[in-house]
Amino acid sequence: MSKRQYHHGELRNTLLDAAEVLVRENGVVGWSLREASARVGVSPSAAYHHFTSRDALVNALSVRVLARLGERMSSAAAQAAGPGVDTQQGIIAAGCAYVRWALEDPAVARLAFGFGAQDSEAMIAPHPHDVIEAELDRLVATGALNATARPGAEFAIWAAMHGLATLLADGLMILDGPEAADLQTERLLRAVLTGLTQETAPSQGRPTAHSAHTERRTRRQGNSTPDEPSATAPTRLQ
Amino acid sequence: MSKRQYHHGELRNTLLDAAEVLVRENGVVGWSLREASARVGVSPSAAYHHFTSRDALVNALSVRVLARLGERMSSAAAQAAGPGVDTQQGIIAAGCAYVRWALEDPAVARLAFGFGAQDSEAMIAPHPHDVIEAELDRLVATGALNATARPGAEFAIWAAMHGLATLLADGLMILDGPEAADLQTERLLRAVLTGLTQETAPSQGRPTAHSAHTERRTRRQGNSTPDEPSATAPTRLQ
DNA sequence: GCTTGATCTTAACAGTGTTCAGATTAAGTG
DNA sequence: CACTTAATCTGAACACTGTTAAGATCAAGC
Repeated sequence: MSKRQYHHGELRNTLLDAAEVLVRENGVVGWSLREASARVGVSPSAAYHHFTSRDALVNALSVRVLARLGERMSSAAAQAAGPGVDTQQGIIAAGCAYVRWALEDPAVARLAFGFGAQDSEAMIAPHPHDVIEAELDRLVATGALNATARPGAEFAIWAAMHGLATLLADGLMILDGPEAADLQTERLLRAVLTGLTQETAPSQGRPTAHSAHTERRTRRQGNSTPDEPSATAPTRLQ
Repeated sequence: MSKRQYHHGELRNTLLDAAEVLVRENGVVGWSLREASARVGVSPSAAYHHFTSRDALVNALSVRVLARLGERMSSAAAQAAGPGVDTQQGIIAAGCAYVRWALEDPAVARLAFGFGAQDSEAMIAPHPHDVIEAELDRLVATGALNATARPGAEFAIWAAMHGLATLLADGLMILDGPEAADLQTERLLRAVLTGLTQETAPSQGRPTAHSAHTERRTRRQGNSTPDEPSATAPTRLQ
């Protein structure tokens, strides 16, 4: 409703703010670029000088939101890891932050997860996947996790917390109260960690999985002339 | 392109078929009711005699698709469970079916997961959640899973496979080949199962979680006069 | 004060979901 | 068979959407 028509250099962020509120109010698809522009006091076409399309706005929002999640996770992990406390508390705290976020802001979480792989330019740091990797490395360093079980363990842990988060955000799973989320997360992550520690066979398949986020980073840093783009493109396997 | 204008009693299914193809071609939101109607050779408003809205069509499609997934899971579990084979093979086969489905048909999987909780009338049988519960009960019966770890274990297992499935369907995680999905699924589920078996504390929180699908079924069968609808409605906690 | 580049507006286009009054069809009744 | 009837589909219209193009407006630097 603000009638100021000229947001110099700030229209981009202001539009992202409005879009985030709209997502929270009406869901991922229950709003229009026109409505977001109107709320900011600007004509619809003004938005096209900052975003090439509505999808670009949504992608930018998902990047902003995923970065916030990564910071919440890493700070939660840092805060939980004290001297003398259970070594697993770090990654459990990160997982609880992940799941609570999906529970408290489900519409935004659905947007972030659904569009999180589509912006091939933006760099999210720290990405949730990075936080998990760092905590797992810490577990290996302290001896709490078997080094032979380390390769690929990130995906087991990530899948576990991501499954809880999306089941809750999508309303497929319902909890009795907010503290139930922490209990479920801790139980699941502890189970995965002890299960990984006691693996007998050294996981025959080696690194068979990649994170789309890590793929993008290595592609940018390493060989700038991609010889085999087919391996990195997130296309349908089958 | 079929010019037949009168699909007696079959327009509903024909529209669902067309919508499913469109989802596969253009994604969850990259198509219109009008286009689906046109492909079937019918005017847009004809669809409104079978679905109250576009969302209703999408919901019906998600119900049909989720039921197919449940059957794939249960038949995979039944086929894997033979005499003398590892007891865990049943639930692992079900999990592999779940994850492979998301990998092979990601757009349809995203639709099913995203809209799977919104249709409060339809009954999905067997629901994936049911298949998991049945397999876990079998594990307890054969002694492969500790009975004290059984309550709530369904959600740990469900979250694990659902996390893999959604990470793959959304393109956040990328696999090197189709067989990698089975390896990852088996590794993760085995870890969760052995982790659950070796739990020391009897999971303090008792049944703190529900499946939205189970909620609906018990609400329909049990007390037809719901005294406390707030506990069953999948609303946002906190 | 005037130029300049960034920023925003107005107007328009094609396409969308949805509704409603009326036409068309298939099937059953006498 | 003719005729009713209920199911089924059409056509036109409404408000709204994403997007684009040409032009107006602003903030700042020479």
